[in-house]
Amino acid sequence: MAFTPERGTRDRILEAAEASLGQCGYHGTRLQQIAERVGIQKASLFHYFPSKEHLYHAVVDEWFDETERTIRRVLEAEGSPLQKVRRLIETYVDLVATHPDLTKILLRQSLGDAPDGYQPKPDSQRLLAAIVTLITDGQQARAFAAIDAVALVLGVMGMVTFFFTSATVLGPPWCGDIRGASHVERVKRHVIQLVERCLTPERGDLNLAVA
Amino acid sequence: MAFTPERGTRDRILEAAEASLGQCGYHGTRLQQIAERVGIQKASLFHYFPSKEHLYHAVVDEWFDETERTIRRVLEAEGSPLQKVRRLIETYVDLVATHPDLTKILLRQSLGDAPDGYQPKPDSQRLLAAIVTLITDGQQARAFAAIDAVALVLGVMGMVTFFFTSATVLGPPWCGDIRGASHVERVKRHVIQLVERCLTPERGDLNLAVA
DNA sequence: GTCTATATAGGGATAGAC
DNA sequence: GTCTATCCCTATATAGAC
Repeated sequence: MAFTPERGTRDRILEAAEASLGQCGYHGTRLQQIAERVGIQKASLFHYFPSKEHLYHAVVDEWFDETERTIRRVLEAEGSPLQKVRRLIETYVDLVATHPDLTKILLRQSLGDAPDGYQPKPDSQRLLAAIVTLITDGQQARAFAAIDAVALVLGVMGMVTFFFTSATVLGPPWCGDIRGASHVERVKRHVIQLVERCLTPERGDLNLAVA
Repeated sequence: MAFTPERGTRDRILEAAEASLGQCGYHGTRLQQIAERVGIQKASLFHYFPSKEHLYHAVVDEWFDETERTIRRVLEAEGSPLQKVRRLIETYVDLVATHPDLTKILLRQSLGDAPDGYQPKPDSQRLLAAIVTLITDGQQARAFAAIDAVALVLGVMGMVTFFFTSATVLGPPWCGDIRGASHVERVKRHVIQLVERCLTPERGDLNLAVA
């Protein structure tokens, strides 16, 4: 799956769509542009996908499913809550850093950039809830400090996402290759350390109760 | 300026455009929709703005300028680096929480959602650089730990931005009124505490060198 | 300054040859 | 399965009356 020397046209379309949708958004993406990237005529796209909207869903759904599977695998693996949190961060950073265009598409979707009659599936909420539960369980077991779990999870998502999407526009003058392997590893350590400091129960000044 | 009982049509157009652009993005926004919100005919818009692109710029530029002025005022005020960092976070959270649509527009812009020939002004990079300098100055004075300043600033921006834009879609099931005053104050404390923990030089385990 | 009517372009989608 | 040609609608923008 990682090594695909012979890709069919359908896969090349999906790949081109991923790039266009990520960089231009759904409404900003032109089928013309996708066709050009693939090297075929615009009309040929309709042999593989009945509409622009179907193509969008093919890209988004497939990626969301893979993301969900990956995250759930981490959640269900053996280990302490803290170990799971660490692995979760590492996994999420890898997902985002290696697939910036797909990440942009999902981020855009959360901003409301999607086909006209679209409404977000509850799947993303379920997944998020599962992660929040990991934190709150750890809190009930007195392993984590009592900070706002939802805020923490959403905040970390936003931090990592922003760093590998928007920041590539705002930041390049300083940070060189923001997606280089060494940089990605540094971000992982950065975020893990930050989250650990938030969840460490000692130093009693954690006055952010859950409710 | 905060209290404007008599708004002209131009201002009402800007306000309607802000909502549409934030919720639908530049390419997803229809002038028809803006006109409806204002309660005028589509063609009347062109009496105030020569094109959709000009209207977009009127909205974005004005808000970016106000944001920059506000942030710079904090940067230039008296106080220790740590006090400035605290005020910076409070100010930014207020800006974002009270203007979610404008925040979405800027976030979208950083993702590449803008008029066709658009290229981002270097202003945002200058502003970001000024904030980063505040951190690195504090680090050279040994007041802050030697963590990656760029990553910290971008991360906090992403965290706060995401929390008040995308999270309103993903999170509402749990967090009730995410923009309520009490919630906003809680986010401020949350982020300030988080950043302080990152910048505190003690506990020598800060192994994230700048370079 | 706001309207109705219309011009013009561009992009999604279809038909049908090869 | 890919192409050319074309349909058709929508959206920006303009013209000109009131």
